[in-house]
Amino acid sequence: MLAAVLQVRENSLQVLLWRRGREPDAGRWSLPGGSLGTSEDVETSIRRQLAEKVDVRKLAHVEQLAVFSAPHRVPGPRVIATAFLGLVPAGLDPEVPDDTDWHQVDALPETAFDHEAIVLRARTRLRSKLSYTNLGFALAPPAFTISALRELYSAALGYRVSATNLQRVLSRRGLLEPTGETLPPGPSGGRPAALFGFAEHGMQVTDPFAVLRPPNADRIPL
Amino acid sequence: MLAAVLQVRENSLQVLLWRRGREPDAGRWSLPGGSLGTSEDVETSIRRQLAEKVDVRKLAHVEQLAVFSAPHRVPGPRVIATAFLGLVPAGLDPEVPDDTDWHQVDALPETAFDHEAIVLRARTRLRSKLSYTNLGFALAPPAFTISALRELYSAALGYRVSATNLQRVLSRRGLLEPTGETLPPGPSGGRPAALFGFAEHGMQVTDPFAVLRPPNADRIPL
DNA sequence: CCTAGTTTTCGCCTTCCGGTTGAAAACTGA
DNA sequence: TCAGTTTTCAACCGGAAGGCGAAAACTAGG
Repeated sequence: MLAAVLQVRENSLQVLLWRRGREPDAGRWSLPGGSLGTSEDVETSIRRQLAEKVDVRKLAHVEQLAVFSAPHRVPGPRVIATAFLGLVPAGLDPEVPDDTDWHQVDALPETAFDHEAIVLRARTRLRSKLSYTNLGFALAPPAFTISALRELYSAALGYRVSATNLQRVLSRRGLLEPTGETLPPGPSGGRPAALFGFAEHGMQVTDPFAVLRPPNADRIPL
Repeated sequence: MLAAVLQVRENSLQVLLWRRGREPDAGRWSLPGGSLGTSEDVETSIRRQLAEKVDVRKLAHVEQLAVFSAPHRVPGPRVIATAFLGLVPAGLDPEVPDDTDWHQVDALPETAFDHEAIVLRARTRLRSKLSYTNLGFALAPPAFTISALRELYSAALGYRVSATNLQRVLSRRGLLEPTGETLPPGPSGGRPAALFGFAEHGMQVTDPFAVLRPPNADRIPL
C-alpha cells in the first residue's frame, strides 16, 4: 500500500518522499503509505494513508499502478505492496510534514527498498496516459495559459511539445475551454496570454482514443 | 490471486472458468487462481496456479489487471485478490480438467463472487490494448491469413474491423511479416490467402503509439 | 508618438494515417 | 470458358497532427 504522488513543480516532474527515521533503510527516502485496514478497500486505504502526508483534497487523480511482490523486496517478513499513482495539479503547494519533501523524479535521492522502481513505473504510466487519454487535466491548475500547459506537458513527458499542436489536439477533443480572461504580459512585454481550463466533463479519465475504429462510426454488432 | 484467461474460440471471446464444488457459491463458475506462496512473487504464483488448469506454455501473455479488495467481496474472512489477464493464442486447445471449461464472455454463466466484474475488466483491458499497442500477437497463432486475423480482432473488439485497414495498420507498424506461404482456398473457391506471422520483435508488448510525439521525431531533451 | 523587441495567437501548408471503394488476381465448379 | 468466390491491392478521401510564419497585442526606450 504505497503511492507515488507526482506533481510538476518548478518545471520538473517531482515525487513526494519522506525520510525514514528508523531501520531498515533509515535515512533513505521512501514513498508514503501504510497497511490496509480490515474494513476498507485499497483505494480507500491509500487515500487515508496519504492524508497523513498531504492534503488529499489536492489529489486530482489516484489510480492503481501495480502490485510489487518480490519475496525480499523489504527485509524481514514478506510484504506485498499495492502501488498507486497520485497526481497533484501544478500550482498547489500542499503542506507536508517535516520529514517529507518533493524530489525530482529525474534526480532521485537514495531511496528505500524498491521504491525507485515504483517511482519510475509511475512516471512511465503517466507518460503513456498523457498521450493516449485526457489525463492532462490532473496535472493542470484550474486556469492556465497555453504556454504554461506546454511547460507542464514538456516536464512530464521529458521532451518539448509544440504549444500550437498541444492546443489544437486538446481543443479538437473538446477538452479545452477558454475562460475568457487573459493574463497580463510579463516585464519583457508580449501579447497577453488567454486563460484556459479543462472542460468539466474532461475531469475524469476517459477511454483512450482508439485506432481501428468500427466502420461507419457505428458499432456494427457481430 | 486470480486470472481471467481469454482466448478467441469459435469466433467469440471466451474465458476459462471452473465450476466450484463446494460452498460458498457451490455450482457457480469462478476464475482459476489460488493463494500466494511465501517465496514467490505474484507473477510466479499466478502461473503456478494456472498450471493446474491449463498448459501455461500456451499462455502468450500474462499481465497484472488490478487488485480487487472490497471488504466483503467474498464471504467470511477478508480476501484480497490480485487479478491477472492471460491470453492464449487462437487455434490452441489446451487440455483442461473436467470441472473447467471455456465460456463466452458475452454470455457468462452464473459466476462466483465478483468474478464477473473481473472478467469484464479483463475484456476492457484487452480491447484497449488491442487498439493502442501490439498486443494482437498474443491472440494470434504463429501463422494466419488476414481474414483470420480480422475475425480474431472482430471477436475480441466486439465489432467488425476492416481487413484492408487492419493489414495496413499492422504492417506500417512493422508487426506483420509474410511467411511466403499461402493457404489453399476453401471448397467455394477464391484466391489462395497468403499467410502472415507477427514479427519476432513484436512478441512482447511495446509502448503505445503516442499522440503528441516529440518534434522532429527526435526526443529533444529539456 | 514611433520603433524595436517580446510573447502569444492564428491561419496555412504539408504529411501522415486510417477509412472506403473498386478493380484485379487467383482460385473452384459447372 | 464462364460465373461465382475470396483475397489482394491500388487509389482516393478526409481528418488529424506537425511545422512555419505572419499578425496581434503588449513593453520599453528613444
